[in-house]
Amino acid sequence: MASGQGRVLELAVLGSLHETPLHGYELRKRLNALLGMFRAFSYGSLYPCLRSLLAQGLIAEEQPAPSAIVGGRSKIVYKLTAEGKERLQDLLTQAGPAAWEDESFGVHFAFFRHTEAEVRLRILEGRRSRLEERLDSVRTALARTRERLDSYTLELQRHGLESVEREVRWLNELIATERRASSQEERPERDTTSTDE
Amino acid sequence: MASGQGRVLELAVLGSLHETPLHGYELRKRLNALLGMFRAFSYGSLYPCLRSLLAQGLIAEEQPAPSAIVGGRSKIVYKLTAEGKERLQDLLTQAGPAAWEDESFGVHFAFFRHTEAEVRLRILEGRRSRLEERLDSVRTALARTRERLDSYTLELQRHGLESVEREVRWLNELIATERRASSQEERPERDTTSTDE
DNA sequence: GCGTCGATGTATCGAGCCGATACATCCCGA
DNA sequence: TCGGGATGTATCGGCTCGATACATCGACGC
Repeated sequence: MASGQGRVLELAVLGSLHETPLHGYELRKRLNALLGMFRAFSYGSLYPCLRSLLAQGLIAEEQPAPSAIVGGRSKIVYKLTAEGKERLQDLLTQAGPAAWEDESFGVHFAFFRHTEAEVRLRILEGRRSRLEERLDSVRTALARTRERLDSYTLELQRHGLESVEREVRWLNELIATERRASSQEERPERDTTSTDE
Repeated sequence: MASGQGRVLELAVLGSLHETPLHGYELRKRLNALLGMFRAFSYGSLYPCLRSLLAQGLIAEEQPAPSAIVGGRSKIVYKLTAEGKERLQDLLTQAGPAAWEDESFGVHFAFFRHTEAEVRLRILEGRRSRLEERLDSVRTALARTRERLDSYTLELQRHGLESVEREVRWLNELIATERRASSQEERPERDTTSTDE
């Protein structure tokens, strides 16, 4: 149990290491640059995670090229193993309801390029329904509350609802784009001028 | 140490109990209605917190009116003690940098009505500078990254930056309103037509 | 040469918090 | 009368965080 939520860090590390081998310090910088807007990555969780991944054989230490040893400060560079790549694929494609959560969604989204359209749609829609549930539950709870709320609380509610609603709208656009892209892919009527990527 | 961040729950409970005595189950519902847009409150933290507050003498069990005992399901209603009210005031007025954090800010804001204008401004401005730091750090980290980012990552960045920028703008409005209100309070030139609250 | 300051780098600890879960009671409708 | 859903209290395992310790490197002034 408890295996669903907490594994996000693992996914984030595996995904980052997929591009290029990294050591802890720089890995943290990468993660904070990539996802710092949504959450902060700390050593207190990063290093234990690296150790665990190493023990599982999903990552491995990379010895530096012998010629470059001379001046280097001692650092431990990790790279993804073949098992690690498999695991990354599994984590990405088997993304369950845990992936719609606040802390997880951003990480999954950041590695969408490694996934299939079907998986992307599932995550996007799951995230959306999660947010809509939240919206509903807060709204009905608020409606039931007869007590008068002070202006600060009201403003907080207003702002919170607006933020979540905006997020839902963003998801709607992404879902629409995703659908358009995949239907076009099915029936590629050489419309050309598209696919500038 | 560790006394700054984690105490938010304590503040949330104390603040909720200030209005009216409550038992655990309903307390949780209140908190989720009030702040569910920003975070979720779970029993796993709520009950230990209640026990801790009880041990500190900040809350006390309230015995039901003897006439009402008959049909009631067993429940433990907590009320704020005098010490609890003091503590609540302290937590609110002595709000340090921990209060600008994501998880804490909403809770503090929800109880702004119990604070002085000076404290409110301090928290609002602190929160703003925290977000601006984050903006800076992510932006410079991104600028340094020479690698080409895929379109999903770019979209995530764009969305994240926009959200935080919007939050900063919201804070700016609140700060301006707060300043206007307090300067008007200092020099109350019977402009009237204001203070419709 | 020498001190020192900030960035780089690895690592751990205490403590808070969460999701899941177990139990038990009450109420209502089929 | 039987079951399901809301009400209610409580705990456990495990994840995560901020703070911190410790060490080295490069660059700067002097």
